Amino acid sequence: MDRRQQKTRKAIVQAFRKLLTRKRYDRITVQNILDEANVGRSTFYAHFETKDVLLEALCSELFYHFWDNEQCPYVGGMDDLESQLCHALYHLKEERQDLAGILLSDSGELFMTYFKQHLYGIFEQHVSRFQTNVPTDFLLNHLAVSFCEAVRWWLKQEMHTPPERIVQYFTEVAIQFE
Amino acid sequence: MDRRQQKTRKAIVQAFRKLLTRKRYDRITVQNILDEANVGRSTFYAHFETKDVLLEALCSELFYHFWDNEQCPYVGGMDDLESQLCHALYHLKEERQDLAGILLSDSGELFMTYFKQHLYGIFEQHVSRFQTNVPTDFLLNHLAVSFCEAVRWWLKQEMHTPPERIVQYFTEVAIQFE
DNA sequence: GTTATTATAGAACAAAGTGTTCGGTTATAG
DNA sequence: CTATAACCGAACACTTTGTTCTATAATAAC
Repeated sequence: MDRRQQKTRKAIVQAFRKLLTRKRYDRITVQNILDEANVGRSTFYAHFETKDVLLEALCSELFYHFWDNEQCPYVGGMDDLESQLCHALYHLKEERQDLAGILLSDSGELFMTYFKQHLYGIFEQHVSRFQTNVPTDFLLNHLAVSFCEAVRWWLKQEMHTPPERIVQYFTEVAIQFE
Repeated sequence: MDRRQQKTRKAIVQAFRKLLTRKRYDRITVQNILDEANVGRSTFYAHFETKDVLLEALCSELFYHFWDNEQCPYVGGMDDLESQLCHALYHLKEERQDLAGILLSDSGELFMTYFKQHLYGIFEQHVSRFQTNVPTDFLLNHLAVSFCEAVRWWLKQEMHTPPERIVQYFTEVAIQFE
């Protein structure tokens, strides 16, 4: 509502993101954030009850746009699951800023956990097309983690490899598709 | 050498392990450890320069015994890689104490990272038997993470499933073996 | 434009944690 | 038995946290 609120909140989150790329989460102090965001102490606590709450907020913000229900364009030679995954990778690539830096930072694991949860949901919707004898939750967890790691690998390569090939690597290695 | 040293060190590590099962790493204070271990402040710092160093020490301790070069008994119907993995699971199960609690705790990710590194090395020794077109480091990372997650799943089930079947799940899902 | 509202800055604060130092005590090795 | 070395615990300076307060300034509503 109030423009000041938006501005402050944005400054805090932005500062936090910046700090995360070069410092471990539990080493970042509120004071660091205040300095970087150029914001008063009481102001920070008016917005975020604690540092953990700020982290939570950032996580939602980071992954909110990825899995919106928008129609996802089909990619040549891929089924709808593969297209969806590929689509997510394009999203990731478009996200300029420092997302990659955060995901690869010492605190990256923190965010990967969130990412994993999203992926679990995605694969759950397509679980019927996998042919296997292992328990379902075992399978879903495996798929989510494997794709997550594929993304991490991709980010480490600075996203040189095209998204389509990453998806291809993933499908080749992660599971025998039906 | 001195029995007192051993006793103190053991008390600290033990207290730390106990705390880890019910509290996140970065929320555990040195004071907590002192109280739990019933050890003086200066004594703690005489043993461990910092809390992070203690963590490091615990990690080595936890995984040191897993991958010793001892001859690893073959399990019926398994090749040597599978036997080795199976062997590790038996080790894990024998480890009474609170290892499972730690690996599943809020700080578990911290230890899983170590575990992953060990596994990477294991699979590296057997990389030749995998038939795939993906980059080698991609493949190895995938295998390490996948097995790591299989273990996590297993621990969550309180290790009801026999180790042999976990390895079987893993091989079924993780990669097409040659 | 004027006014009432609301966000912010920043100082001050208590509480808790960190890592160090030091003198006194007690267990251990030889 | 004695010298050594580990331990205890108090005290310390320092950092961080989260709260409270007052003064100031931006905003919204009229």
